[in-house]
Amino acid sequence: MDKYNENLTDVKEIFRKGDLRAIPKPLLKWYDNNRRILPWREQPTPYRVWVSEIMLQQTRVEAVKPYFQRFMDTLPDIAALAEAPEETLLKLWEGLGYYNRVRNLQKAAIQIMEDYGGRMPDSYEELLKLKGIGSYTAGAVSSIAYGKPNPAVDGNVLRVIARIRKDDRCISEDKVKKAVEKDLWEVIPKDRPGDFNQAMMEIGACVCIPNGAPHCEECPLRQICLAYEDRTQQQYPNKAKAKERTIEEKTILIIRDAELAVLHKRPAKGLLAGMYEFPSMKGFCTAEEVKEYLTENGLQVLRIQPLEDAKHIFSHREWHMKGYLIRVDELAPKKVGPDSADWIYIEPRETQDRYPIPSAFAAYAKGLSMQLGIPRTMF
DNA sequence: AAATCGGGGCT
DNA sequence: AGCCCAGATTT
Repeated sequence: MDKYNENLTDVKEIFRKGDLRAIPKPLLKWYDNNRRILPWREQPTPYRVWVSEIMLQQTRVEAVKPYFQRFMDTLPDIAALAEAPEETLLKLWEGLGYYNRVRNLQKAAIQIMEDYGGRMPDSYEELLKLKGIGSYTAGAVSSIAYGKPNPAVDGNVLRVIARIRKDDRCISEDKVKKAVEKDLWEVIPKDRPGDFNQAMMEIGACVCIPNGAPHCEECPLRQICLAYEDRTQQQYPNKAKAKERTIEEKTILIIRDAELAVLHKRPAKGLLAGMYEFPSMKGFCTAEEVKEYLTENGLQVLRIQPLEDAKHIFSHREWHMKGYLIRVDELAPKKVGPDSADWIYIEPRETQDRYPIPSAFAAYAKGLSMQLGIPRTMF
């Protein structure tokens, strides 16, 4: 005997398949029995919900887990967030990606301190005015933290709804998302809006999954679902396919003298803005070309050691990288070349806990702790 | 409306 | 190798 049968037979008598009004009752019952325990669900204060929702944008739950508690421990409230140095923010976000999220998080914290007396606003409209908060996050915070009946429509919800209704519209289009938000507004239960929104996403993430076959046999909404009726679940949702990636070739330089290594802070705008990286050259360069480049920048090269090739894939770009570990005689005093002017010199050991370096350079960050095999007596 | 912005896990 | 993820902002 199906444990949802009772609900579903009731529901079937009242609503046609595909009618969103049939969703809340079986969905919430399922959620009460199947919800995951997540750190930000324990004490859903506005600040905790907000931070978690920003971290979760385009990011899986499992990826966020190790970041969330550390962030809350370091910056326990909005005031602390508003005052944190950018380095601290980026270090807390290092490896999570989309680094503008954390800068916008701080901008919003400052807005809240200045315009709202340090208290997170509770209405959908006021939340929307905050940097980094769009329709999804405004709906999530207002419903989960404040119990307001606003829908929170993310990729999960769009997929679940598309399947239930056999909706062919392209979910990448803004107007489709807006329409779904409007439709859910009519349906969202006023007594449990936060649970409803989380349950829709939970169903999408755990049952009505995007890659591979969804687990329809355990779905509390299968009797409502038009796609399940003719087993066409995997044809939905309709989504525009991703643009092709461009490939970029780079040569990464790990430059060291006896004590220091070289890093470079990326520009404030664009890809990986404000993150630290190793100096690099465009294209695949030979050891001779690297040596020539470094000589132009006022360095005396003692040894060049090739490192393994590496590849890093972004959403819309690929980096194919060669790397060299380079030993030079002395770094710090020399600032003569065209590029070396904005190099910074750091102790390799402090790199790991002071400078945020994106995952793209993970294969070469190891080079900081490697020995160069040049006996000190040589100098 | 389209482009930009990360990183990782799964098929 | 391709897809997608508790999206938002900029162009």
